[in-house]
Amino acid sequence: MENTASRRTRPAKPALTREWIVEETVRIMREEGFEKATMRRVAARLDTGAASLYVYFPNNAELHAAALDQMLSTATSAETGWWRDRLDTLLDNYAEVLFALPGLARSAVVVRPLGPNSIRVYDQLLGLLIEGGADPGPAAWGVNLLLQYVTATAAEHSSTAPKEMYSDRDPQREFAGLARAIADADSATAPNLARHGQLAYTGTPRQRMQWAISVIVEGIRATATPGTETGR
Amino acid sequence: MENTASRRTRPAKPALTREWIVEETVRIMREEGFEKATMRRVAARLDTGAASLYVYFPNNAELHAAALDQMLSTATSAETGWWRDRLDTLLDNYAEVLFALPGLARSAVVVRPLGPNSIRVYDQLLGLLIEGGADPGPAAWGVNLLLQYVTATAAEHSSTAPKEMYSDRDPQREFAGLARAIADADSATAPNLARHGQLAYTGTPRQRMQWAISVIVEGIRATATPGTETGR
DNA sequence: ACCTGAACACCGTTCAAGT
DNA sequence: ACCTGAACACCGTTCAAGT
Repeated sequence: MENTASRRTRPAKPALTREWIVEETVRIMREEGFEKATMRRVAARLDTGAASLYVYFPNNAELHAAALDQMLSTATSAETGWWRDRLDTLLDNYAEVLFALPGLARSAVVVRPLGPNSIRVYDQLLGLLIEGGADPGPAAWGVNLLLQYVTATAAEHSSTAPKEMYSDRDPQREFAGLARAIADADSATAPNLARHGQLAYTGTPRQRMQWAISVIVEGIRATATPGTETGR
Repeated sequence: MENTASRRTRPAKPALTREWIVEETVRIMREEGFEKATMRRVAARLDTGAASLYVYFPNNAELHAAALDQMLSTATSAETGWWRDRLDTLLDNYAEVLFALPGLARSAVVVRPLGPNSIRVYDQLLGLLIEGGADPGPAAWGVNLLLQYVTATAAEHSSTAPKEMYSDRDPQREFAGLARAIADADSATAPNLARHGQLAYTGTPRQRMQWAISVIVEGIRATATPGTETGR
């Protein structure tokens, strides 16, 4: 009774659905960049007004989160292998999605995706940390810490050209501001930076990311959480 | 010759300076919230048009970063005491500024402040990590990791009411979405979350932050960087 | 060099009115 | 319940013209 669309032939305007809106949003982000995936433009591509989208999403941040969840369908770890290698693969896949659209990462720092693909990533990451010997408490907290690191690192790149990939960025450009600031800081006001500051911008972005993931993973395995009581 | 302002009495419109613009921006952020510190409104409060600000700042992100640097004048560690306590104090002071204005934290995830107060924080943090036994390489990379964690955590709160403080937020509300997602995830699709997911939202925000800082600090002290060669 | 008004090209969100 | 056009209340940034 309610769904008579199948009886009609080629309806000029198919009804909106959550999935349809998300798909179109992902398409715009991939084709035109994150910045173009505004409420107005997504609605326009669906042949409607922006107000219609508010039936399905309370605000644009939630729409972005849903689009990210959709894109995370490619983020999976291998089924076999050492837990640490699988963890690296999983985070690498997660990072790949976000580094391709740094503006989306910026949005995800504030509103985390909670759809099926995100939940699968959280679940796998939690399982891998436990498999690696972490207690469930630190592992559960650690999932947030690891994903927050990857998300924030991807977001840092959102002011640069959208096509640039993290593996081949120019460190000279990336740290230009910091290098100048360190050079300006004399050894009286910033003695430690004067002595060791140049070490901050050694290595490739990939090396720094892998180091940071090691730092966090090792820290998770070594640091107990305050207890098992729930907050409040 | 050029500066004749001192000869005049009470000029109706004092000349713009970088410092004057930053001060007014900080004032607006504190009085009206981060969201109100737009180029147009800052300019209006300085009795000019938004275009005038572009003589001093290339875009609004740089103005925000300059305002944050100004606010970080209160972020210092004690002069004496155990290195770890001083590190906690320093990061706590840093966090206090950002949690008071989560929108500013959100902006800082992308454009890091590089003024004198920020440089002083970087320098002190670097010194404390080295004092704590970290090698200079990991310490230099670790400074970024620690500050990124605090910044991103503060930014996460930018969608909630601006007056709320991190120490007394309601965990029920904070994790409402995640809790629902975990509850929805059956043990077939998300076995690890089904078993341990509830541990993700234990503890207070402060406990989680202190745990995370311990994780990162211990990880920094235990994890060597790939080498001392500079990137390319 | 610095400053300005006006213009350009947009935003997110709400709401009354429709179906 | 869902959809819509129009309105509300703004944005960041650029630019030609001034001083």
